[in-house]
Amino acid sequence: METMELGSAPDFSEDVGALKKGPWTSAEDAILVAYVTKHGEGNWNSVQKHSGLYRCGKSCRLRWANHLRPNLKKGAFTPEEERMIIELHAKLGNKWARMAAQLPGRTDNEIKNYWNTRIKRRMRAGLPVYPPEMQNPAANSQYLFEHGEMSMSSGGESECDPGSSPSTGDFQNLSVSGMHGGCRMKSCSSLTGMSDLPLSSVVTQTLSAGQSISSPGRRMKRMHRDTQCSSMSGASGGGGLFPQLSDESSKTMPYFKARRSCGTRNSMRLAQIAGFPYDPDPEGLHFEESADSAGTPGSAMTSPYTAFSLPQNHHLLSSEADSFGSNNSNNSSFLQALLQEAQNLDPGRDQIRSAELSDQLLVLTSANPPMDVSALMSPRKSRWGEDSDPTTPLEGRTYSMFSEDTSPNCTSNWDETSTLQSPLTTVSSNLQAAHVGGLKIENSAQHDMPCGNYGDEENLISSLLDFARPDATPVVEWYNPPDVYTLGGQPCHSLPEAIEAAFHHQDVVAELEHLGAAGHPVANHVWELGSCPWNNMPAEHAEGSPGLLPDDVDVVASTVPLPLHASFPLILAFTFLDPVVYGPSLAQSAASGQPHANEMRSSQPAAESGPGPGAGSGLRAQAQTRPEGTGRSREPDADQSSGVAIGRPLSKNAAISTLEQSALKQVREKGSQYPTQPRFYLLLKRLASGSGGFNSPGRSKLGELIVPD
DNA sequence: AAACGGTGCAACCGCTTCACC
DNA sequence: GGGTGAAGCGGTTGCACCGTT
Repeated sequence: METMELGSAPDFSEDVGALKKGPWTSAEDAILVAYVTKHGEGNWNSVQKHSGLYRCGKSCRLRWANHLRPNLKKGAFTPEEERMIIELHAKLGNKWARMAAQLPGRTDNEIKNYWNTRIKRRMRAGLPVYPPEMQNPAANSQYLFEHGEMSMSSGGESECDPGSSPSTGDFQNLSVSGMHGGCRMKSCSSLTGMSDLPLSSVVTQTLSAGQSISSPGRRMKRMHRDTQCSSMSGASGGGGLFPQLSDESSKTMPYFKARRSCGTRNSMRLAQIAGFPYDPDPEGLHFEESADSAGTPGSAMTSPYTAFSLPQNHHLLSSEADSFGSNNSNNSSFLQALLQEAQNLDPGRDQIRSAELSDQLLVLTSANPPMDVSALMSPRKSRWGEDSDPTTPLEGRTYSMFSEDTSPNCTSNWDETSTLQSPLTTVSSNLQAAHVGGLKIENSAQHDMPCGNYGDEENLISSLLDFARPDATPVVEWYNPPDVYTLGGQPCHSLPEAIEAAFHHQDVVAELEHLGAAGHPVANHVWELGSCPWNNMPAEHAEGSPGLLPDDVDVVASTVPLPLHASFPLILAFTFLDPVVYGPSLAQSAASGQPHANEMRSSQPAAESGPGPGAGSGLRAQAQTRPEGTGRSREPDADQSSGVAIGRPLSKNAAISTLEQSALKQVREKGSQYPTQPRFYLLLKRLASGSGGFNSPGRSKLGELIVPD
């Protein structure tokens, strides 16, 4: 028997019949070494059979590969090795095995551990990973976004300069203003470090890796101080990703927590995307309270979303709500930017990448709402009455968007500044002073009329998101506003006026009177603030395409809660399609017997969306050709953590399909030719109380991206 | 000295990929 | 082409060690 040849096997009598786990003993090592020496590597499952080791083949392989095989280097990494690791990581991302292949004697596990400890520690501490001469703030940002914690080897061809330096912080330092909702990151990002980034990198990085902040429990605790420190202090060391934002915005951003029970990982991620410092302290999570207080029992547990709770005792100023909205808008922009990149992929070249993007988008979608939406539905007398904004049309009547989080953490940072300066204002003022991404952000107050010089539709969205200054909302220069907006039949001469009027509208006020009262579910209302021709729309937009969507205009439908005056979440729908594209499209399609969007995802023929480069057409094909079960990206199950069945967010493909279908329907039914009259819609959507709220499938504020299973 | 928390490392786990039938 | 098992990969966890309070 081979066991005899190799010496006495360790005593595993208590584990007879079971494979041993845990640390290897020297005796086991000796057996394994002897076995491999005699039989060579491979066929690991036979090791146990022939050597008497009570270890699974997998374990044997790992032990051999990581510790026993010859020529293994032990001990600390040399500076040269460290440099190589950094460079390789910049180039390859978290491809530890590939990195190990270029570092003789080092194992993937070793490199991975090294990266996850030393490098990240340096990053969290704001210390440069690269030597000073290699540092470059812009490159740092890009580096971090592309590879900071993630494997982001888009097609294995990272353009990232290995010499670029992630000098400071993880993206825990991100202080994203979120004022670029609904736009592609490249051109309208308000963030220096994010302009011209491959969004997939951002999203991938943000969604899928990041051990340092993704592990619950002890690892969370481990990160706690670092995270708070780096986040709240902005760019520690003076070189944050977004130095023009980080200091102030980090102070003023709401400090919110992620619910542990549902999508904590994504919560954390998105919290950081949104620039909100994440409090990983599991003990401080109070979502359930918020759910209860929201008057929507179970909603917290049933939401497929990640729920973010905001401190209840935050002063409920419109500006705070603005930051809320901006937060979401940011997420939205991620979503759309992701769409954009996905669409830009060469269908024949990177199918899997596209599919991964799809998956990531789904993650993003499922976790998109940045707030505890159940709390949104809860009427709660806020402290607004005490600090009421004199301009608030609702005279202090408001409905808390914040849940019951009374954590000191939550209040302190906020209270220090919120009553003095709104987060958004702060961010805005920072932005106004900065040239960001090649776009000079002007002080919106300088715009007397809602017409600015913002260049394109993306910036329109971005600029529209200055919720703090609805009176100074600029739009793109080619946007030809209508003479008169209408709101509930009442004429308004400007969009801001229309918005404002919404809050004075008798129906709105009347409903507010009843909002939140138990047993008073209120139907959603959509006030259409008019539509207008885009007479001056650039030709490339006006001409349309056979594929329904111009190829440079992807699905431009921004879902932005626009909580002006903290009374309503508004949904800003910006679309080049006809009205209902973003509106109750799914509900209508469901009612009309059209294919369920989820069905469309798998069954819609490509021809349906036209032969042109319409948004998503190629993408859908890509996703459909992706072999099932391949690729590491797994479709996230938003309900997994909550364990409650609820509507699933549509995939990107399905969302696009839905939009395209809707557009197609419009074209067919109305005979109109897209996009001769693209429109800008501001949808004011009332939050219904009770079960009909945003958590409800089909009525979510992602709304139309959520359908029942 | 004890408690606590951070760190580094080894090992495990779940999943994908590959090869073979 | 589909099924199956082995190997590989990357993320996560467990735990001992160490420094600090």
